[in-house]
Amino acid sequence: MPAYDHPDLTTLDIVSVLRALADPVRLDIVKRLHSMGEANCAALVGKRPKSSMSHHFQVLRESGIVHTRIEGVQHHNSLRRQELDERFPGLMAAVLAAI
Amino acid sequence: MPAYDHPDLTTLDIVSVLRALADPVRLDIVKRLHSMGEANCAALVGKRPKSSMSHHFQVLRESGIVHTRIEGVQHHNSLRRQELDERFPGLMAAVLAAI
DNA sequence: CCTATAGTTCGATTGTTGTCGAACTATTGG
DNA sequence: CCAATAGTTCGACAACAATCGAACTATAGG
Repeated sequence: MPAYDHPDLTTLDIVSVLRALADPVRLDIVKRLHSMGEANCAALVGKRPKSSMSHHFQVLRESGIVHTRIEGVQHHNSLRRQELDERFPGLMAAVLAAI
Repeated sequence: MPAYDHPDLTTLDIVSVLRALADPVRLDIVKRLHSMGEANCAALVGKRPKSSMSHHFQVLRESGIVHTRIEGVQHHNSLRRQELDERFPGLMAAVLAAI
C-alpha cells in the first residue's frame, strides 16, 4: 500500500533504461502498456508467476519507464511516455516501432 | 585474419541490440565510433585490458551495431549506422543523443 | 628470421539477473 | 471476521555476462 516512489526525470540513466528494455518479457509489457494505455499487473501476466512479474515491474519502475498508480488492491501501470520523451527524445518511439 | 561475418540487417534483433547497448563500456565505444567515424581497437581501449575490449567488440559486432574491417594487423571498427537506421529508425539517433 | 604490434581465444572467477515457489501484506466484499 | 483477490517479499537456484591474465595467431617492419 505504500505508494512507490518513481525516479525523477532528471535522474534517469540511459544505461538503466536500456538494460530495463533489453529483456523480452519487459519489452512485451512495454508493448502492451503502449497499446492498452494503462493496465494492472494481472492483465499483463502471461503464464508467468506473479513473483516474476513483480520483479519485472520493479525493474521498469526503478529505471523510470513505468509509473505505478495504486488504487485499492490493484496496481495500475502506465508508460511514463512524456517524461521519457523529454529526457530521451525518440527513444521510446524507436523501441515501440521495433516491437 | 579470417574476415568476420556480420549479421544481416534483416536478422537484427531488437533485444540483442538493446542488450549490446545496455553497458557503459560499450556505450562509450559507440559514442567514440560515432564521433571518430572509424577506429581501431587500440584507439578505443581506455585502461581496460585487450581481452575485455575484444569481448565488447564481439558483442557489438554480433548484435549488428558495429562493422569490423580488417586491414593488415588492425581492425577498423565503425557503426553500421545506415543499416541500423533502416532496421530501427531513430534508435541510434536517440541513443547517441543521450550519451 | 626475429621481433614488435594488434588483436583473439581460453579458462577461471565473480557478479548480476531471471525464475519461481512459498509465505506475507493489504484491500475489498460478504 | 473470514475469505478472496492483487500483488510483494524472501530465499534459493540456475543462467548469463563482465573482467582479466596468459597463451596464442597473424601481419608488418627491420
